[in-house]
Amino acid sequence: MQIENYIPGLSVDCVIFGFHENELRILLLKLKNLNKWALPGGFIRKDKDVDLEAARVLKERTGLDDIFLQQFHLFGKVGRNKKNHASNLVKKNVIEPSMQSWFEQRFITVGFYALVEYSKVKQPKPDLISETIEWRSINDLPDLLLDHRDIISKAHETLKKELNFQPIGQSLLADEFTMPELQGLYETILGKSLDRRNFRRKMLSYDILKDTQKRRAGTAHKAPTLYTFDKEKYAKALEGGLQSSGLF
Amino acid sequence: MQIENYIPGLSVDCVIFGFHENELRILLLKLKNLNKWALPGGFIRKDKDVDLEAARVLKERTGLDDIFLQQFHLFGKVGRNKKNHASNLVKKNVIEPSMQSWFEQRFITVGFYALVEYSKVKQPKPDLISETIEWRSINDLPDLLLDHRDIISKAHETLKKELNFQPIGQSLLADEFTMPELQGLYETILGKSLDRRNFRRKMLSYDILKDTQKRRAGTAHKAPTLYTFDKEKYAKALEGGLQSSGLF
DNA sequence: TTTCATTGTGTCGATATGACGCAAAGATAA
DNA sequence: TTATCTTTGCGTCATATCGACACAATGAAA
Repeated sequence: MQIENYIPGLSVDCVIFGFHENELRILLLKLKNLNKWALPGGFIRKDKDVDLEAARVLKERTGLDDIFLQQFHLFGKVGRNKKNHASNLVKKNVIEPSMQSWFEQRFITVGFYALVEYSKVKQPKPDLISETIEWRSINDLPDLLLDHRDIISKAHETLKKELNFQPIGQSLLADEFTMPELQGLYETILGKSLDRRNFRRKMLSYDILKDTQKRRAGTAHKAPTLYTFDKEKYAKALEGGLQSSGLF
Repeated sequence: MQIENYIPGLSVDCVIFGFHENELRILLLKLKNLNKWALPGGFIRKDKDVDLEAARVLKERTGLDDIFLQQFHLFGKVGRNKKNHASNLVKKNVIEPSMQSWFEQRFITVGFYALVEYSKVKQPKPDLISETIEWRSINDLPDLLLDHRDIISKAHETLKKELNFQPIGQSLLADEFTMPELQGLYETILGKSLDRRNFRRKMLSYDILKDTQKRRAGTAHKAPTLYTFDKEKYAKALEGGLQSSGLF
């Protein structure tokens, strides 16, 4: 990395959400020689758009292109990277001594959240400063670097709010999915259980699902119908938000 | 301004909304010797939080403290300040020649939107590079600097989306207001007319308004009741969003 | 005193919501 | 092969809410 090609003091961090076994999971890097985890992040080249640099980070870690990715907050407090943070990284051999001053400066970071289909991420790749990268449940997060826990909280909060405005189902589920799977996703994100029959009725009323006429075999009990999203209708419905009618 | 005290390449821009005569208005600066307008903005001191620097900009232009102010987007495209932008400002005597290189560098800006009570802004103060600062209707914007029109659009879009999650009524209206005034605000933000009686019913159902037992005198026709917001109940209701019930 | 636009309140049919019941499906156990 | 048992798909019904109105009261202006 040629640090002179990067904007000093500004970074991006990606909260990459996946959905598996009825849990929201996040891709986290385990730092070298350190019992700390961190969000996948990166710096911004002087000649690249910030949004594209975030997409690059996502691509480098997951191998995935064309993924739902959106900035949600800028974290700009003075004290967010602490005084001894950089020297500690050097001491533990996480970064080169020559990079200490780079990591010591005040850093402002732009938080992005991404929604990926869990099974599509085959072998996530750790970066230079990490030894592994793993899916971790949002309900059981390890010890995190700096304010990364706050960043995740804010991302999660944003996800809840945007549930009716972003193609969250399409992004997090496989192409074909069952109604119970979709419901599980909603229940997980909202953190509450929903009535099975009312959920189905409401979802179908949006007219954004296509019945594939197929059923998922192999599961115990009755085989559920497989649906796909009607992408055009889905996109159109999201423009105004998925809510029920309502006065506003 | 001591430029060495500021973070290079990063700025804040504030979209300051007011509501007057059933129109959304924005405080805009008219640049010196130039037929261009710009959003009030500023740079970020190296030892200050970004959010506080935005609050400082707001305070400097409007004199107001404790105002609803929230970041909504980071504008980080490479080309957002064009090549000849800075030299043009020098040529027109808007900025000092010594500042040309500062304005020439790539700039990334954080957009904030503020909601202020129109009548509380007594004499907005222009900054060093502007000759006047005025309220301009969002429906009739003048020629704007760089991508400031895009920034305003994004702010407006955000405002619509957040209508049920932020104390928009409380922030934009005077302390005491009438039901028709509140409805006018909603209609203006949403860009559609609402049934008078249904609007009242829905608003009252939220149980966030307090009847002051007073009426606005002097208006032609029947004197409307004056309400205030019950701030505690309002805040509580906003936590979950103001929507009707709904499944999610 | 009359006029008239505006406010406050109520009505009513249509629709959506929330809480259920019940039969069909399909793997597993008997 | 048959019975069991959980899950899915579809439907019912009382209640709440929505959307579109009607009508009386108010208060300044004519």
